[in-house]
Amino acid sequence: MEYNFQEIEQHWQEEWEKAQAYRVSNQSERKPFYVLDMFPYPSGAGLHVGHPLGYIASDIYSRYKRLQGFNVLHPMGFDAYGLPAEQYAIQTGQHPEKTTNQNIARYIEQLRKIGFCYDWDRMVRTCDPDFYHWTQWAFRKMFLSYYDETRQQARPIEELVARFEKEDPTWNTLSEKEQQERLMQYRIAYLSDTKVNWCPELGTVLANDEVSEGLSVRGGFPVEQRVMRQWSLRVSAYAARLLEGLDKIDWTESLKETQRNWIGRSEGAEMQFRIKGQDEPFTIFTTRADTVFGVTFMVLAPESEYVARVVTEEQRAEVEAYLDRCKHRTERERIADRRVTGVFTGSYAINPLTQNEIPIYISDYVLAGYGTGAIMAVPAHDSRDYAFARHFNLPIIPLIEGADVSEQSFDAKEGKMVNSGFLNGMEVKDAIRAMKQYIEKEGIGRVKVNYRLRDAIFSRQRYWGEPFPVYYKDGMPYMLPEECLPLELPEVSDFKPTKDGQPPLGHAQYWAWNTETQQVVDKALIDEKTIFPLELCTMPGFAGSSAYYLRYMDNKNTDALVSPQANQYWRQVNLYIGGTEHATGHLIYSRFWNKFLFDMGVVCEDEPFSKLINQGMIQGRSNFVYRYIGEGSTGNLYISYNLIDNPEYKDKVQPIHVNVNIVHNDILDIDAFRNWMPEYKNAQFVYADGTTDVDNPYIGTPAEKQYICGWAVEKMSKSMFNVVNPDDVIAKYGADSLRLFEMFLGPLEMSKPWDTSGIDGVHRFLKKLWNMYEAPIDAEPTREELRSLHKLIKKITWDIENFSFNTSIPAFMIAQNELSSLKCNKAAVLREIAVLLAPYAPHIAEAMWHKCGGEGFVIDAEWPVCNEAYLEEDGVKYPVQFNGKMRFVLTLPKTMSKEEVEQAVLSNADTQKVLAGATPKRVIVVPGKIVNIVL
RNA sequence: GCGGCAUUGGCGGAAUUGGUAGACGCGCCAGACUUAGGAUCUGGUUCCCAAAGAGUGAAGGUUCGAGUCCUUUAUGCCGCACCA
Repeated sequence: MEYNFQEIEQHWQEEWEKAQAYRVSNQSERKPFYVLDMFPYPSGAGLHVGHPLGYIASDIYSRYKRLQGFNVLHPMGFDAYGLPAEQYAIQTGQHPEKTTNQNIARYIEQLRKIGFCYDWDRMVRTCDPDFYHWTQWAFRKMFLSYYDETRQQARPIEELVARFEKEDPTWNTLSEKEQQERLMQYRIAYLSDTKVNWCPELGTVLANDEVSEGLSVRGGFPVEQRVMRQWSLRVSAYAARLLEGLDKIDWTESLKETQRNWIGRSEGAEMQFRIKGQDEPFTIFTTRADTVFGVTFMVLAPESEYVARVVTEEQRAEVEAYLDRCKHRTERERIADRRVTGVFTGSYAINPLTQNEIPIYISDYVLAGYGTGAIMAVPAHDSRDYAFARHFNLPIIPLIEGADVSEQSFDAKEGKMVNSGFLNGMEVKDAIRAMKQYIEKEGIGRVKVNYRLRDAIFSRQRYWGEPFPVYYKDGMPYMLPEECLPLELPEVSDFKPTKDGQPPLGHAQYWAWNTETQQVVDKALIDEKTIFPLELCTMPGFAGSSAYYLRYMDNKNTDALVSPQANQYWRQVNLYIGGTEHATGHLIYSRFWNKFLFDMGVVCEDEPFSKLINQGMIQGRSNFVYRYIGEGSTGNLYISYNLIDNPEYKDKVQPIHVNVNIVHNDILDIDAFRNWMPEYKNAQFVYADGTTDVDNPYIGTPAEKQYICGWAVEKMSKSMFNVVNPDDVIAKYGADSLRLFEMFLGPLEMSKPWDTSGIDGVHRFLKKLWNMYEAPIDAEPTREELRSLHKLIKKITWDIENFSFNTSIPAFMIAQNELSSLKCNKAAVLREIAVLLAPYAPHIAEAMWHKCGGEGFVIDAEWPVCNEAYLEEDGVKYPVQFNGKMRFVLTLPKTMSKEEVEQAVLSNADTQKVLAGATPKRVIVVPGKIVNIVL
């Protein structure tokens, strides 16, 4: 019977659905295992073949774990808040909720077709009030908490208030507003004035990557730097724990390294420098305390609060002009333009070691947000300081023996100190240590660890996001009571910002909080006693994605984000699969969010994802036709790719993207091409064999006339006509072929182009396999059949455990080949192969399982165990490392058989000595000379 | 500049602990079947080929033995980047 994948796949998907085969319970005798995909943002374009790569991998692992007897949580949901839906809403007036729901419906349909074992009953959507209830709840808790540095954990803000009351006599004299302002400096979620890119025309804050050369990428409107009152999360408080936590989790080294870079720990010292003529010193941060003797000037960031103190009257005009220039430059421009700029403040600092007077400058190469926003400049040993010193003709004093600083600075931390007083003769590393001790002893500084990690700006001037559960009284924010959550997103008349520059929520009529009735009311009623304005910003994209994995554990719970029972059962995500692009975003925020909830006692694990795998990206593989543009060109002639370097066509052709869906194995479907677009209706060709239909045009093409297309690997995008929709692949080959082929493309973690030329191969394999299942019989399998099967069991088990899914497909092919040449039709063998195949190609496996008399669903079967006994005698080698004592060389003739060699080895005098009477477990002979003996 | 990853036939890629490099698929070649083929089946396919030999980006090293480990280097991809 023919392999009718359409019928098989539809049938079994319906059966699974009917039987709720993938429903997961929180009560089970089985051990829990949690496999998670990074949930998608449901874009209007739908899924392309790149999206399911990670999902297929996690599905394979989930099914495998389930076959091994685990209770596997494998959910899916949607990161439903986001910019594209909102932008679409502004353009079309359609409510983002409507388009988002449409997109989600489409995603679910596409995902279902691929046959994932998701428990759809646990689906979450970040835009559902039931879900963002807990996003708001967590934010509220962050507002009501502070980070206790000594205990290294978040604590309720009441504890801080109690401490202030006890230790600070002035606390009780402060007004409520003053107290609130003080507490704001400690809260985990806090409101502060932060510098942002503001685009007046669009009426919104833009992220750095949305701004180019001072203009908005979208629309090209001017962008200015503006300080705005914004919510932030104190992620930086967790920097040390976020860094240490990396050592406890099983992530790839490169991803951990990216996060370590991002957190950016650096050990150094803070030092005080006196300003000539002033009593108050100012503080700098340095990692090179050893170089104090070579400080020849100081530099402040333009935004530094020290600036106002040190500018002299004579320099004021010049400084202000410089600051004004800096203000109008975006972060991006400042980085792009590395020309040295700066201005002298007129003041001098005193070097605490040499007592020299050194000038204080302002320059934008010093960042206000790192360290103290001020540095001591050591031009001899820092390339940036060096460039500055050269530009302003400042002295350069070398401090390391033999360092040549006539052309460039010597930045390496090695060598012997010179010109450095008591440090002279020391190695740099020792000198750093010695100087740190010195400054602590003298009270001019202290050892300090700095982190580059910044707090996360948490406000967005958008509509389509979680509303803050916040109202404002006397200019200070207050949280809504816990029992009033969720605060639902209000309807608005317009999704654009208001005329006076407020976020879209400014359009909402019912957007004020009545503290008496604890209800949302008409904002016209706002008074100063009981009715207050609500926050107009919404939360950013990462808010909803930071704790969604916890919600899957208990998604129906209306009393808590997750019940302690559910959380203690599932504990954490055992395997998380997703793209590496979230390394410094979602994966930092999630870890932060989880650690906060851990401090609050809400979750029982400090790290959310114990193992993480990054699937590579699937790039597009574009195809080209080559239009002839040489002499006599009609613009209607296309040259086959293999001919374009011929002299007559060289440099006379123009590559044109052609829809990859009408190209098969780089051969153009001529008729489809002519029908693709009107301009190709009468296209003519020079075929691969050099023949042409120019003079003899006809409709339809003889088979031997092949037009070969060129190709290139590019990003998968509509404009390059290289987007491949999984639905099309499934229609043509089936979901099982798609799943197998995506895995077969190459290692999971690597990026690779989508190249359909191999899909026929895996589809053929499934067909052949299906035909093997024609007439299974209940008879005793032969030893050879069992050997083939157990080789496969061993291989597939190893592959899945090690996420080496790509190498499983060849193993299946080999087994199929071996068994079919053995004419194997034993139900017992075929049934086990169906189980092995079930993670990869669940539909066909299910059908085969039943054909061989399997009961229930194949997913409820037991994973087969390899019996090594079947593998012993067929010459399969298991290379075994031997320790130093066992290593020796025998020269043996090549013609000896395996048995003879073994005999020769065992009777050899050296062997006897080494063995000392023990019996070897295995003797491995590599033809030629080398012998390994395993004890 | 700093950090990470990669480099194996015409192509995608195997080689699991240092142990017979090139599995498997695509493509290509030959054959079978066929009125026809974007069908199916069989055999071949690293290079040079009569044989011998050479061979995992390059050069060294460790080892009885290296695609795998070490050093240097080249190229490509990715991340971070005026972070003191």
